[in-house]
Amino acid sequence: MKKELTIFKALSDETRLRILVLLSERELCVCQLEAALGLSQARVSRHLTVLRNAGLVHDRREGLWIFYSLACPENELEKSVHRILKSCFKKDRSFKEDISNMRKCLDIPREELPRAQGNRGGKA
Amino acid sequence: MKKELTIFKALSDETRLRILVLLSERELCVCQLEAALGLSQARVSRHLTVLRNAGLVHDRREGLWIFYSLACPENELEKSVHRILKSCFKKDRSFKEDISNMRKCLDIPREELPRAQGNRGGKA
DNA sequence: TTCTTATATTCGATTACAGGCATATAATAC
DNA sequence: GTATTATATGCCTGTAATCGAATATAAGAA
Repeated sequence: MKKELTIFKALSDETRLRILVLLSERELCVCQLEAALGLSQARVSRHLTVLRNAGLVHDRREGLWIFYSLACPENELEKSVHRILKSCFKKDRSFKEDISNMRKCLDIPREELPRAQGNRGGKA
Repeated sequence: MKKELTIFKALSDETRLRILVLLSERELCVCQLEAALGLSQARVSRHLTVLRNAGLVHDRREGLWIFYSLACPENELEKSVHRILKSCFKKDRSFKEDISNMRKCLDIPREELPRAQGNRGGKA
């Protein structure tokens, strides 16, 4: 049960849900997540670590960048999580905004991506 | 999204998962949960409050007793939670133990149910 | 009314988690 | 080697969650 508990703990944070919804759209590197969410690099990175430790995301290095994507679901719980991300969350207003933001950021060359340093993106 | 987050937070605690698994078997009152899990009354009650606030359980008074049961799932997320409780967790060793304990407790008249007062049942 | 039983809640202490800031690591270019 | 860029991590603080113990509430019996 330890594993399932770790997954629920990973899901019980707003920032991490936002990250997961973006990743359920497509693979993204840390700096793209930063820009799309308007959050600091350290904050995004730490949350990604939590998600990776829970087995929810997978990472792959490509030069300087590390791309994160949703991990392939390996059991019922993980399949449910994917379903939930697609069905519930994509309809949600604030998540939709994140997604459209992400799309905009993808049109910007990575060197020009805006970087957050403060608490610009919310408290969670 | 607030609601979904509340649900995940409610699920991110071992004691509450144990309670949910028992309730997914059948309706139970607080003292039966206490006995089956070997936890203090205050602890069980508090966790039930969290689950009720998340909309995951429903309660009904019958004289002195208050019976808790799983709430009817009203959306995709809640349906997923039910599925997860049935599919993943019922197979889990520790949950099975809780269930068999619960069955034993049901054979005992309520007045004779053992009561926990310490930390007998684990840390969470 | 008082007494008992079942459940809920308050209090105070401890622990866990998220955040910012600074720094460390890792890959690449020079 | 140094410099630069992307990402990860250590340290600290503040906030939130959990716990046990004690107390409060609510229903029923006498």
